[in-house]
Amino acid sequence: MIFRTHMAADISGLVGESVSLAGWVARRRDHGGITFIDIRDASGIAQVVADGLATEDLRMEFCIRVMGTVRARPEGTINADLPTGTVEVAADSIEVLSPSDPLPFMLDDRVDADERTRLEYRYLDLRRPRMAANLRARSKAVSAIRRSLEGLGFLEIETPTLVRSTPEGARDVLVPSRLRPGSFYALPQSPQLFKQLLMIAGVERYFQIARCYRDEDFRADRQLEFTQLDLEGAYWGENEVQTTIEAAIAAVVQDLRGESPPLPFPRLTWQESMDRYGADKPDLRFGMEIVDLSSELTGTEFRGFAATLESNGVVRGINTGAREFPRSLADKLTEEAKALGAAGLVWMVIEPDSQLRSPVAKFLAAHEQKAIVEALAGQPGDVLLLVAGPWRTAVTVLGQLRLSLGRPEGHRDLAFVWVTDFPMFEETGDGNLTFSHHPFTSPQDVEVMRNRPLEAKARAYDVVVNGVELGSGSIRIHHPDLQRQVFDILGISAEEQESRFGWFLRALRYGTPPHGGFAFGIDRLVMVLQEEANIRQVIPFPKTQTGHDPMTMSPSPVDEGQLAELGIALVEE
RNA sequence: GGGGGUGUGGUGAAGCUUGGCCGUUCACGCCGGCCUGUCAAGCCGGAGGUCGCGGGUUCGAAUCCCGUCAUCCCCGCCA
Repeated sequence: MIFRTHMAADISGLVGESVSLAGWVARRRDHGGITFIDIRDASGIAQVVADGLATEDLRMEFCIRVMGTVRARPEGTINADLPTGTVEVAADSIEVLSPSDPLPFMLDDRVDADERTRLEYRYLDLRRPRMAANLRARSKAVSAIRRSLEGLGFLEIETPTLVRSTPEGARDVLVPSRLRPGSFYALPQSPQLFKQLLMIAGVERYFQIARCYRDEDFRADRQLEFTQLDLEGAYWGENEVQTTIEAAIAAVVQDLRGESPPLPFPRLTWQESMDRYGADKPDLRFGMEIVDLSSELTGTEFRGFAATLESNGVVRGINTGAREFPRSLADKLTEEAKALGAAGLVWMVIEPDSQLRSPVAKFLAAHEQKAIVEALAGQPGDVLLLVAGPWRTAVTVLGQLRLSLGRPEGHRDLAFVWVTDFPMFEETGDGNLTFSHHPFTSPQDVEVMRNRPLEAKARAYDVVVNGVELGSGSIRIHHPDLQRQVFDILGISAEEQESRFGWFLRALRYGTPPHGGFAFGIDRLVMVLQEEANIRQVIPFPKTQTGHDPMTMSPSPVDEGQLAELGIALVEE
């Protein structure tokens, strides 16, 4: 039996032909003698006219099959908002293939039901045109990636999803082993070591659309499991990696947006990015850059600034442009700055007569006020915000305020950027060092790393779009001795190095080619390109912020017997 | 671990600031009826809610307070 001869979206040119369509009742407009039914299938919507046919038992989202004849719509009834709006199907018969219960929510892009309910009935949510479009976009993105990389000679290779746990980095998702009770696999946080092993294995050009798992708290752009384009190449430097990633991203943007972004992407060093935007994932769609005011304020009488500058701190500011600046906004921004760790926030409004209105104006000399306004290119009406403090605090607080005040809604414009030259290490709270990328990243200068590790730069780079970190990569360490030195600096003892990474250090000893690579989040890229505010809109079956799936009710307790087989006993809370 | 927002018939919203006229209102859906050119069709009628849950304040709580659960956003965390 042939269910249908055509898709709903394809009937425009078929006037006079007999067709059979199958899909859902998206709308029914019953005029008594005549009824209009919008039938929706995966391709789109077509109007069916039932003249003299019984339609009382057709309800929302009933699955139906319509046989009839395509005809041009009468004069004056063309619907310009519908791609098939010039034609309609005059139905000879309408058959209910499958009725539907009353819906838990309207399948309408104009209203969003509560997200928990949408997840509980995700199969209905995904029928909504916007969600269906996101599924298609995702498929096209993956297809574009494969096409571009296969053209460049890459091999798509799968790596295990049951791997050895590594305590570094994110929390692992653990899987107990039945055959070795008391031992656990981890789900991969990324295929990092396996792709390096593939370089040692002679693959030279590897990629994978890889599912990754990180058991950390959720955010709008973070889920427990997510999908990355993971790739790696041998005999590669930064430029080769970045060019390849740019090609893959450009192919995706081309297929989803219909135009390619300008290549190459601009590049910022991590230092520049922090100094100018207060973030390592800068949103370059707007200016409002952070400006250093320390030299303008050298020798100032104002204690608040002078004390900071004497203790090696900085004073920096942003010009937020001309805006209304009621007391309530000043208070709100001050609160925000304090919550982010600033001692306070200094605001200044440039009055029409160019005088500064500010709580601290009376403490600042005239030449200092003038210098501040000039440094921030202030015009009458502009609101300036200043933060004094340690460099890192000052720039990150201003970076956050910059986003609060200037960030565009949505993601219509795209501003890709490479952020390069990340620090090799960061200090942890307890004074130890940790890696800022991952422990297999090559330093730019081995001598600097040994002697002044906190000043050492890594051969690591991120790609960012509109303030969203898409992914990161690096040139890897390919000498076992250097790898050991990095482990030493990270405070991993020789015994630990051997027990946890001995197998990998051994592999490095067999003629490892220099190599490097990258991984970026496909969910995030599609999210931005589809102008979605969170990653769940582009993941077919995501979880809530507490890792719960309201449809299948996972996670769930398991049988005593299952636990016993695994040698697991639960502890009462 | 912390901060903030939300929770009101199946769905979306208003009501909460300032307690009583409130299980009151609007739209969609659902049920019944009318209607031959609509496209979120229209008109008439109807059903449907322990106002997330628990406790407290009060003569009286959807509304105020405390706790708790769910969900969303953010900080921490996320190589």
